[in-house]
Amino acid sequence: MGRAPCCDKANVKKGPWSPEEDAKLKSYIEQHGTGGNWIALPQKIGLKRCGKSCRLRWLNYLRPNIKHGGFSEEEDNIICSLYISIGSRWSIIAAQLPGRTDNDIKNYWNTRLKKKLLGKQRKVKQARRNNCLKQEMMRKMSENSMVSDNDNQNPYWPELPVAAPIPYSNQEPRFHDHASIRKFLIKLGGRFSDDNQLIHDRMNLHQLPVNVSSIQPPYEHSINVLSAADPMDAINTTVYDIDGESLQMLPEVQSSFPAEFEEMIFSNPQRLDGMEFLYEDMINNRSTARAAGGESISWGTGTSSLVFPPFASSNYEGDLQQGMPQECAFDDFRYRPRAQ
DNA sequence: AAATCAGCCAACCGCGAGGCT
DNA sequence: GAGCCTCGCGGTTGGCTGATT
Repeated sequence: MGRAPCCDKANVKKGPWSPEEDAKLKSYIEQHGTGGNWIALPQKIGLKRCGKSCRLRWLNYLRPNIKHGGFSEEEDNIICSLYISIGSRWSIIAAQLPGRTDNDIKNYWNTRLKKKLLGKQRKVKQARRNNCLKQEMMRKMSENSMVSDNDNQNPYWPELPVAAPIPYSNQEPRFHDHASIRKFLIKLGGRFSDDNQLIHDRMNLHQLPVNVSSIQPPYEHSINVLSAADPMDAINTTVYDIDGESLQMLPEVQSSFPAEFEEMIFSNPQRLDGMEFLYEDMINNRSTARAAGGESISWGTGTSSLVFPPFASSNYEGDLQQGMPQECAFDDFRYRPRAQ
């Protein structure tokens, strides 16, 4: 048995709204508000519309200060960065863009931004393919004349030059201080705990200190990434420690990351103009791992959902045990979703 | 000029969450 | 605690419009 319809489908009008309907709805809400009940609203006004339809019309079109079209470059970047971070949680993304509705952003993403980014990726892939072919030819030529060396391990993945970290301050004006980052992460679905030790105990966590010397001012706070000691615990939880406060990314947030963009980012993030700050760290770690001889890196494959990849190094755990922190550049609070 | 295609966007639909009784 | 109701969200659809053939 299906769910009962929210209204009498036979007696409600569907399709585009007429100016008269708009005027009725707008003037009523401006005078009386919604009354806290959208379902009852259309009857009060005398509109033959579903309450949900009225709500949608108001929120997406009639509400004051709504902006339509004409997305700026900055808005593009914010949308892309948030999408890559949290996936298709349009209401959260819309909350970052005053005057924009979730529906608007969703449409904009589906019709333009996605194509724009994927189009770039295609070009990048093509260029990389050509580049790899060239390098492969060179390698084979040199193999003929001399004994080969370590390069054999990564014939198809020439080591990418590691780009210098890009300071946040130049890229993302919203994240200008500790408070704004914290606020932002909470918005994305994380939660802070007042008792950091509690989380350690409860989740049996190790602490992975981050080299704060690489953090550009004003991001001079100590950022720690905590990961489950035993990946098989299936905790699938990422915890950040910011100046003694813990932030936990919820599993459902982690899992919302779209696979297509994961590979896209790893392909060559430098080409996604203006968004480098999002994934510099990820790409650095992956290229490092490849250079270290990892044929196929799967640092998120359903075991641990670290923010940073576990550096794909067999020494990773050993270093932790010996109290020798792995250094990594703190570029952002990006979390990595579970592999599907 | 007509047909077809592609892009865009408003609106619909179903579901989950949360509040209320 | 169960059931009902409403809200809010994200995915999807369908129609309009401009471009292309």
